[in-house]
Amino acid sequence: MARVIVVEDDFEIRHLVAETLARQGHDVESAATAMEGLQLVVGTSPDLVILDLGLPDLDGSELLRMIRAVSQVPVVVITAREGDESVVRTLDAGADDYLVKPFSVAQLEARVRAVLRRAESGRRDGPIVIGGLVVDPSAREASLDGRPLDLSPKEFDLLRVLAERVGEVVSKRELMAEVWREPYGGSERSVDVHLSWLRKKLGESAQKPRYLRTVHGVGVKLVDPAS
Amino acid sequence: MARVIVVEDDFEIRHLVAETLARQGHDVESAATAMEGLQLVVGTSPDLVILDLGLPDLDGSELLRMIRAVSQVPVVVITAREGDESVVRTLDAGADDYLVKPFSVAQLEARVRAVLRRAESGRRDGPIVIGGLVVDPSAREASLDGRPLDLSPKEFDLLRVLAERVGEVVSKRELMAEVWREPYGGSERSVDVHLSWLRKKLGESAQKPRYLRTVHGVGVKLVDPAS
DNA sequence: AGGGGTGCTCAAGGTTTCGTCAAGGTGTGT
DNA sequence: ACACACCTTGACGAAACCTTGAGCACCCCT
Repeated sequence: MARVIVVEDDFEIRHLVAETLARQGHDVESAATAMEGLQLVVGTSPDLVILDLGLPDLDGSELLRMIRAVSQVPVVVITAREGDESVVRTLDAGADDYLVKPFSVAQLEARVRAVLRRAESGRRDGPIVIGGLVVDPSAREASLDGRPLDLSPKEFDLLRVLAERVGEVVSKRELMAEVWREPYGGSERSVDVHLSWLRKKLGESAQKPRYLRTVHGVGVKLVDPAS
Repeated sequence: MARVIVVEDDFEIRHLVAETLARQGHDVESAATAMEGLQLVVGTSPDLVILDLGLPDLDGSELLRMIRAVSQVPVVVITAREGDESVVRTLDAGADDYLVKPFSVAQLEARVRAVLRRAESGRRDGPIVIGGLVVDPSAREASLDGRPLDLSPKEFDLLRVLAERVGEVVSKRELMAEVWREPYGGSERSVDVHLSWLRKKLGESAQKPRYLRTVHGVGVKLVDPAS
């Protein structure tokens, strides 16, 4: 799932945290000292750092500052230091969350999920590629073999829904629910017509389909012709 | 400076939080009920929401879910509920941080800063360049092929919002929320008119667009003509 | 092979959305 | 109070889009 580095000198806690995150499916590496931790961070560009403030060789807040000088990687601090002043200073030094020992494993997991979720939400979900077909939901445009397709709203939405579930058969009922939104009294004929137009624009026919394969009595599915 | 919404039924805490954030230079609006809060969130597209879990009309975690259904806005939860279970459930429902009452003002400030920093780290301010078009939000000026554009406030804000999301289709509803601020009952025709004026100043027509491409039934997007 | 049901396509007509204009309102600075 | 820039609104033509019904082709089951 994500690459995580744990920097913590206490053997028991280090392993507890590492085990916990590994069990969540993360790829975890550990360091017991600040120097070791810094090397791992700059060397492996992780997705998340778990950092103890009380390290033997260098104070954790110093390490945090050094990490921030070279990287925007999310950092969750775990420490025995209570008190507002430490929290404020640490967060302002660039930490993303601050957890006081002893903490529960469940809460650590939840806070790690929250931080990772936020860090990853920045990246926009890119276009979907199926053979020579490209569907880009956020730009709301599609292209076939490099040539842009000029699709109407309904046509695009149908294609998008099918592209988001490549290879899966989608019933007309579902398509209507997804594309038309809210209880709709229209007939399913409408779906047929739009699919027909879509096929025409994709340069294929119902008899010789390439991308849009209809499954009699069930629905339609979008497939990669090269498979 | 960011736009913040505080949803909290307790008068004293609501004002304490609002005052604190306003003193930090934020633009704060408050709501005492979940319904009011939801309206503010969907109507004004804020940069941050402070949310109390114990609301009178609807549980705060329900409101959080509703917000998440329509928005990625960062949410910091403040509540009297201690205990891992509540923390985990709330964070997994999409909250970005969880603060237990009574909390110190200093820690609230620091956690708000941390959340905003992370949320905003994606965007860089500074001029946005799209082909021959330059939009500078901080200077609040724009130019086309080197020639400065003389835009009205609404025209500039529309262009800025579209420029911050180049290539992405933005609906008129979103544009209204971003540009007009606060729940607004105006007609969407207004957006059309401003866009029309904007196009005129960009030296293009709706029939032969260069930068401002309208997507029928959905919204508008700003594109680089050379692509 | 036949029948019932399902899918495909066409053309016509209706509906929604968009672009633009002009009139009028609001607010600000002179 | 006046001039000015800005914003809102309603109206209307134009364009894009959607729906519907009918006819025919096709699939599948008996």
